[in-house]
Amino acid sequence: MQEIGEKKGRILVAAMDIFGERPYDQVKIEDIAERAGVGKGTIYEYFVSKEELFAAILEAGFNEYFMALVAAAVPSLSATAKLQAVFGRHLSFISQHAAAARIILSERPASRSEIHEAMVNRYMRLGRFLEELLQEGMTAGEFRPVDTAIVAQAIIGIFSTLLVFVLFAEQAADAMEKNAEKLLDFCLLGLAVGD
Amino acid sequence: MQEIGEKKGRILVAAMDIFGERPYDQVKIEDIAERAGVGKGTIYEYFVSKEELFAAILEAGFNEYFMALVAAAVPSLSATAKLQAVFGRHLSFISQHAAAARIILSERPASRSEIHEAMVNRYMRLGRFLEELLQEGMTAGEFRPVDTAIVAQAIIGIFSTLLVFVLFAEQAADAMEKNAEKLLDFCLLGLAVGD
Amino acid sequence: MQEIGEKKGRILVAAMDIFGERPYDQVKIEDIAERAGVGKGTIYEYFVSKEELFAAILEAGFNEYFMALVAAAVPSLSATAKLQAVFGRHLSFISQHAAAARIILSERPASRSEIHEAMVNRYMRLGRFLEELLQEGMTAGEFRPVDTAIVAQAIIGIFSTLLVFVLFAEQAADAMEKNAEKLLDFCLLGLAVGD
Amino acid sequence: MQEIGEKKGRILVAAMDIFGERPYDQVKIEDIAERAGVGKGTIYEYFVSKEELFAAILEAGFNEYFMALVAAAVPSLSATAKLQAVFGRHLSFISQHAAAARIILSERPASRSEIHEAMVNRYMRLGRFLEELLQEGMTAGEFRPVDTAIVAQAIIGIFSTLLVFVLFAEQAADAMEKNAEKLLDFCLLGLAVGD
DNA sequence: TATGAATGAGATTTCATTCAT
DNA sequence: GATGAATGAAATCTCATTCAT
Repeated sequence: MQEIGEKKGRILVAAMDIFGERPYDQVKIEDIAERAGVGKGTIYEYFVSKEELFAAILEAGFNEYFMALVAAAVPSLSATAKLQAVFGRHLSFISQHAAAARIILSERPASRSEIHEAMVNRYMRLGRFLEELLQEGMTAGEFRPVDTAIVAQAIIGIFSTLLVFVLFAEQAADAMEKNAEKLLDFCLLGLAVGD
Repeated sequence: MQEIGEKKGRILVAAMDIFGERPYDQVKIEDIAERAGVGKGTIYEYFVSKEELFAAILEAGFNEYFMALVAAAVPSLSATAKLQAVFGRHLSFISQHAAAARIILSERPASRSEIHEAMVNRYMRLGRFLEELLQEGMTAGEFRPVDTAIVAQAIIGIFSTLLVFVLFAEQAADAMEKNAEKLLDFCLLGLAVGD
Repeated sequence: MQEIGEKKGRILVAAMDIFGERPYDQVKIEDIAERAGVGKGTIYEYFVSKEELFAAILEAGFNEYFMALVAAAVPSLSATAKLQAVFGRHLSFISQHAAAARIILSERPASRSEIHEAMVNRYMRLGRFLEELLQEGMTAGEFRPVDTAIVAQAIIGIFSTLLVFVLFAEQAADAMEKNAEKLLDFCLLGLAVGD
Repeated sequence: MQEIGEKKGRILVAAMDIFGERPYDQVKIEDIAERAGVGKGTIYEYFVSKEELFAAILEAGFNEYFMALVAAAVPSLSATAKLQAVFGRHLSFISQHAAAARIILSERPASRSEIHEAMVNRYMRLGRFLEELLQEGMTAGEFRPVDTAIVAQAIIGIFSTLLVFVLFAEQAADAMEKNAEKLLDFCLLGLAVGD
């Protein structure tokens, strides 16, 4: 019982690593099997196809990412503090899972519409979470009134930006934190209640 | 001579369309040849490989996009007006070239480091352009002092956000403009000189 | 002990059904296991390989078929009556075991020469049985003198014909009996002692 | 132009040979390609799948066989003479194309219903041809009145019998002719106008 | 004895690329 | 230069068989 879950987990982790390393079509099922320490056929015991395995890691990866963000937004905090915490958690997640983060946050538009749909759903889930946070801040008078849908997307866009820094610029950890802080400031100013 | 250029152009346009429609590995050279109205072999007269053709459309597509943005920033305008114009131009570009925009703005990280490098270069070119614009605004006192590198990246992130609206939400053109306006406002507030 | 036999029997029956339904390479051991209500591994307890299982059902199926024909040729009957009874029994067998009959009577020529040999042996056993019947009729003056080997094969060929009717034409049972009668008449005329 | 036909022909011939040698699932596309002297991929230029290639050789092989039989039944001959000629032509065909004849005359029941249907159609074509021949003989008073559908099938069954001799018994050519003669006699007696 | 999860050899099929025309 | 028929390397996926439980 446990072994099954364990083996499926090993495959997922291996797949996440490798799909993060190089584009979909350059990943061989055999590579993943090797990394996971299982036979090629075993992967097909748990996932019906390469495409489905890919979809599965997107889902699993996003869930982990999303849950991390949600957990950061401790209810007792103010909206501003929550936003700050979410920024920080986003940064640490993409720093620790740089490769995985790329596919999670900018996955390939899939052929199968199911995958595409799932992707849109995930975007919306993340958007709603940020919208609620913004709404809360607006209600509390911390943020000026804004179109939450728009600003939520803007924040997601800014999140991607951080990923670009991590992936391309390969900046040092502390420089990254500085950047995150500055981006947060930029957001907070954009949200600041006008005097 | 001209014909050659013309034929190469047809191939580029066809490739841009098709690579925009579906992921790299689902695109067959033959598909592109067909769409371009040339023979399969002809593509190899102009591009040494599929990978290079892909690199070429990224470059060409980005250049067209970038030049459009640069052209929008008419020198006589104020920095704020320039930023507004750039936002607008970005929006109209991605609206008209939605498919192409996806690959231009979020291309697949290639195996070949040349492509990766080229991608980073383009990102940096776009970043520098925005940085200069921001610097100009700061110098002119239109914008508060910010880390231009950071804010430039944030703007790029926000630009991507608009792409998400276009690709996923499939919003109407006028709704899109409203969104762009709101995003611009958000940016401008983030840049606003504090009272 | 009995259980073993019972389980082996279930596997044989399931295999006969399924090999009758579709060609060898489209039959999965798992399909047979499922139909037999046993585990995949269990089949290998009783049969060393798929190929051997196939050989086994051919042998078992043929034996059942052959014994039915032999039983029909009740010794007390005249040769003509025996031939008639054999025709009838053949017809009822293939009607009741249409799918199985196909593989029994027109099995795939196997790679393993053992199977090929076994198939030839079975053909010969059936041939000899008919030859004896013909010889008996000739001796009794019921049939004209013929080359029994040839006519026996002709009868086998005519038997196959009935299978074609059953499998393809999907004729009604009573129509089938009419056909069998007519075929028997045709044979008997071919055997009739010339005036 | 000609080359195309020529290459497709080479593939068909090679496929006929090899599918005749061993069962469907033991034939690799590569084997056929090798025998035909073409690349593996080339086969897929002419046939969409292994299954379709198989269907194609059945069709082509049957047509050749059928045309040979039809050609043997020279209109000026009597029905009896025609039947004799057809017997002879059948014998020479299966003697010269023993391997191919097996798949043509007892092909594997396919998964794809199209193939199955095609098989039934061919059986019926052959049946109708023989029926017409029989009808003609009945009209001419050469044959006694019989159910032509039944007797036609019986003759087909007897034809198969000859194939069995060729494939299994591997009899000498002259012995075969004797056998064919005897089988014809058997048929003609079955058809003889009763005194 | 019975099982079915695990395996990997092996087959079909695709498609980037070549090259003779 | 332009073409597309030909190719074969390479990848996905299947499934007979094994073996630990």
